[in-house]
Amino acid sequence: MGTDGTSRIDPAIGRRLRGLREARGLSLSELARRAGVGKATVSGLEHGTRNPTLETMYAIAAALSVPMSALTLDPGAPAGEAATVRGTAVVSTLLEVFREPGVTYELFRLRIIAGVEQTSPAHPPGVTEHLSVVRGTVKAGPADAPLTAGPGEHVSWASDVPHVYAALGGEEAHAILLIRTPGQGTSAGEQAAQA
Amino acid sequence: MGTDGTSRIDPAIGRRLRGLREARGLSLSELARRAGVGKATVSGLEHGTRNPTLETMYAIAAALSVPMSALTLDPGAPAGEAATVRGTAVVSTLLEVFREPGVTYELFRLRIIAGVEQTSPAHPPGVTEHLSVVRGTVKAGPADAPLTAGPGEHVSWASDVPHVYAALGGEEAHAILLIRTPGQGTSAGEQAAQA
DNA sequence: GGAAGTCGTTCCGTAAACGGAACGGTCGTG
DNA sequence: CACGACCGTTCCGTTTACGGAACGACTTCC
Repeated sequence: MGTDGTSRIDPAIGRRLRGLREARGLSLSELARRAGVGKATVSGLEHGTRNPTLETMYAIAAALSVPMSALTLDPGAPAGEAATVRGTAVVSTLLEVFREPGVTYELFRLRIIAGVEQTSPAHPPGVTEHLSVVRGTVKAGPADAPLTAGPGEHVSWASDVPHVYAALGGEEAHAILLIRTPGQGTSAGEQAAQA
Repeated sequence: MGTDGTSRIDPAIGRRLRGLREARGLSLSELARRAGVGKATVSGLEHGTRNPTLETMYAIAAALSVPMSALTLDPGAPAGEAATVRGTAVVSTLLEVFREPGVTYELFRLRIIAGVEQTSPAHPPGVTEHLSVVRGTVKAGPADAPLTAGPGEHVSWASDVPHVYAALGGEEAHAILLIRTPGQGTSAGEQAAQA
């Protein structure tokens, strides 16, 4: 930023914004009107050609009735990475971490590329994984007995054995993964890196 | 903003920023250097006299190793709610929205107050809810046949009938709720407001 | 098929966020 | 008690995000 003239912002924000707007059936003009900002601002934002101010982001998030973090991703990442992790077939993004006295939960969004099967090594005993399929068909679970789930279905398994993730049907799959780790040992994020 | 010349941003952001910076024993100059922004920018921000861009906020949050939401508070847009919705027993925060051609998924974080049971009216046919318990024990599902789940367990139900949410055992419960809405009708956010 | 409405994009002048430099104040140090 | 190092603030020229207006494309209605 600053001195070189180029200042683009993460284009994912623009895609997010457009997705949320269209999910609510709002036109760009209508959203701009409700948020009290110019159409040029919304348009530029969706195209990733503007670097919005906080005030603008607040106004738009409020008009969409979402927290600002739904637009900025903002997955709590210190250095900017650690947010999204790429495996051979799975791209996982950390959404939230819940820490309870004896348990840690981590919530990931998974994108599973079609045609490849990804194997993850065993986690420590007691770790369980819960997967909700959002799009496509997913085969996941213990390597020797994986389960299959379509949109809106769940798969759960104890992940103290090697397990796999794959998208079936030649279509990229989309899922929410909740990892439950007893104790307060190392973050499951490390493990999810290979997940 | 816009045309009237005054543009102040919430002074709480400045206080948060100064607090986080001092908690880390960083001088204003040092923070500015690490974040790669001007001292004038940090100073103005702490005094609430600037309306920062997202890029600036990212840089500073990264230098402090905190998620941006730690600076912006963000728990609900200007109006105070909108992002977080409060029912009689349930406080729900929208985490993500996934839109597929024929279906919309919305992911919520739920806090369920102990001792009260909240009833939600029927959603349109085809809507299903999937709940993962993170903390406490939750009774949820169709009003005439609710199910019970503890940490790490799931409950799913078709929500085209009245349904309930309650925390058992006198302890506040914590859960992740995924709502699947077929078609591209109105946002499930409206419905979740009473959920 | 013209008028009126809405859509999303682009152009443009203005307001303001930006980084760098200059400033005064405070602290150790020789 | 000069001197330097650092602090946080203020000033300033440049860059750019802003909203309004104009635009072409598309629908709908008469």
